[in-house]
Amino acid sequence: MLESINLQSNVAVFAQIENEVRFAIASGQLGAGDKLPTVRAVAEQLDINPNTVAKAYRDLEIMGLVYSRRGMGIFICDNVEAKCQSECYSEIIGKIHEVVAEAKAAGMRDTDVKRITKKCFASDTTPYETPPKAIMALLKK
Amino acid sequence: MLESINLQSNVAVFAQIENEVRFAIASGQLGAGDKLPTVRAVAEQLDINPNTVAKAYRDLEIMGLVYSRRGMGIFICDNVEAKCQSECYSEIIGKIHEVVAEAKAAGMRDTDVKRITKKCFASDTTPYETPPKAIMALLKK
Amino acid sequence: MLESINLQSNVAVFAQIENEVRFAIASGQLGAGDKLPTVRAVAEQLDINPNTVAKAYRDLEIMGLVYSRRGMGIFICDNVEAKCQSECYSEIIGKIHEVVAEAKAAGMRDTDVKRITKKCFASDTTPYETPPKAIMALLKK
Amino acid sequence: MLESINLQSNVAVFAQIENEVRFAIASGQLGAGDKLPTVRAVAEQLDINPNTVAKAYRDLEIMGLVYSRRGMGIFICDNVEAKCQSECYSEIIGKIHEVVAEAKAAGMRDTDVKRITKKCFASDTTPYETPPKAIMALLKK
DNA sequence: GTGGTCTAGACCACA
DNA sequence: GTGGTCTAGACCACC
Repeated sequence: MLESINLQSNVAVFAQIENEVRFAIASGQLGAGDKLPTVRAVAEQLDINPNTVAKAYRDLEIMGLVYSRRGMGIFICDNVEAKCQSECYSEIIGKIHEVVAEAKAAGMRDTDVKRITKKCFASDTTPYETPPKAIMALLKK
Repeated sequence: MLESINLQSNVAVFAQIENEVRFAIASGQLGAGDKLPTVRAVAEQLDINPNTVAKAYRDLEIMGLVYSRRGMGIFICDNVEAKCQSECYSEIIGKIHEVVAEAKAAGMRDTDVKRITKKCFASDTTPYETPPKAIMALLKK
Repeated sequence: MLESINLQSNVAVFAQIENEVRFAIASGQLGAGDKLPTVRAVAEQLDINPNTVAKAYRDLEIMGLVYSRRGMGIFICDNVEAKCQSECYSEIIGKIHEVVAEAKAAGMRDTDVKRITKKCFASDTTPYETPPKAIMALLKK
Repeated sequence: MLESINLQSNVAVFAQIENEVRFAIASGQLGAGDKLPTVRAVAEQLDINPNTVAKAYRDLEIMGLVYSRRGMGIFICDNVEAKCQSECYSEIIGKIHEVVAEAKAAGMRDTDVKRITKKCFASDTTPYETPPKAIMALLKK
């Protein structure tokens, strides 16, 4: 589930983890009662600081999406799919607004964006994937 | 030219300035040999520290988009429109990839994204407008 | 690694740091994933302001040679050795062109330049050593 | 004579002018009593501020290479060829030292530098000529 | 007046 | 403790 975390991305690692989980809930891959991988397991798998994972899980708990049972692990709450979906959606819509505005500013046309979007949907790109490296370098947060 | 800089945005001010210039070059508003507004002028107009502007201009120089002549000002390099366009475009395309991948991960459908994109293009949103930050709001409670 | 930085040089300190790193990558002393010394460590070692180091590191990031992970440090990007080598080389070649052209303009002969070059290679001069500034000296009288 | 001045170069314009004259004297293109082009003529030809030219000529006068006769113009002094040569030479030797040291730091070998130098001597590059633009951008003073 | 460089120090986000 | 960003202000080189 965490195969698309990118340590070189400008997006903070903890935020990437949070999003992964939220998107997984929104799309039904994770459902009520499902157990998240342990903090230690994730930290080892991604070779990151356990605190980073812990922070992500804590944030998710604050958002009311997961709950922890001491000694048992961390589990998805009931009835969060809808809430998570609407949150994710409004967030994504916000991002679309932003990128479309930039596209307009750079002189792109409606049809260009449509064409690209279509192609993206067909392909299997993952979020946080580094786009062509040269661009990543230029792209500052 | 700098009317869409947003001091409250999450995007760093210097990065906004860089993008403004790059998009202006990409869309033909700024051409080879054109002089950028002086560091001090921009700083006064936006009421920010001159160093912030200088940093943006310096980055643009490292990127090879502008060159500076001491005592004269800062000017757009020759033959950068195409380069800048392709850079801006690939950057935006990268972002589209990212957001579309997120949308897919969250279970959105092709048609949803298309519909939103269309609406965005019709409206007049500017980049850097803070997108809905439902989660941030939650976290701060 | 930073033993040849010269605070008295005409070359800006931050530029010297950038070059040190770039040459270190080009010559294989620094490889993909290696961690650069921290901003603060370098600043203390050289007794300069941390911002000066930060600027150098940031420039390197814009050039696509390093990436930063907040709280972790700054690391060499993958696959930059070749790029860096060719860049360093073409840069140096450019400088050689320049100095040879000047030598020709001043009436030097092929053999003169060869002889000097040979001697330089044998000696252990470091870059950024202030070259004889006969004219500067004259001007200040 | 001033066809190789490059306004985009990092080298200050006034310094380029000074060097042009000094190298021309060293190589015998300009001799005792020869008249320099007027400040206004140079300024118009290069599209630069007359003050810049005036500063270059003033510096040359301070160095004792030229003298001005009010209303007549500026002329090369007697017996400066040898002096100018030795100055130019030591300056160029300093630069060779610098670039060779950088070449060594970047892992170049003796033979590489020799080969390049030879090729440069054969070609007709002029000083201050912009090397490949991308490099120029990276190359900070 | 222009930009270039550096310092000192603040505050923030992240690990 | 790590880097990121911004401010304030200094001094210099050039035009």
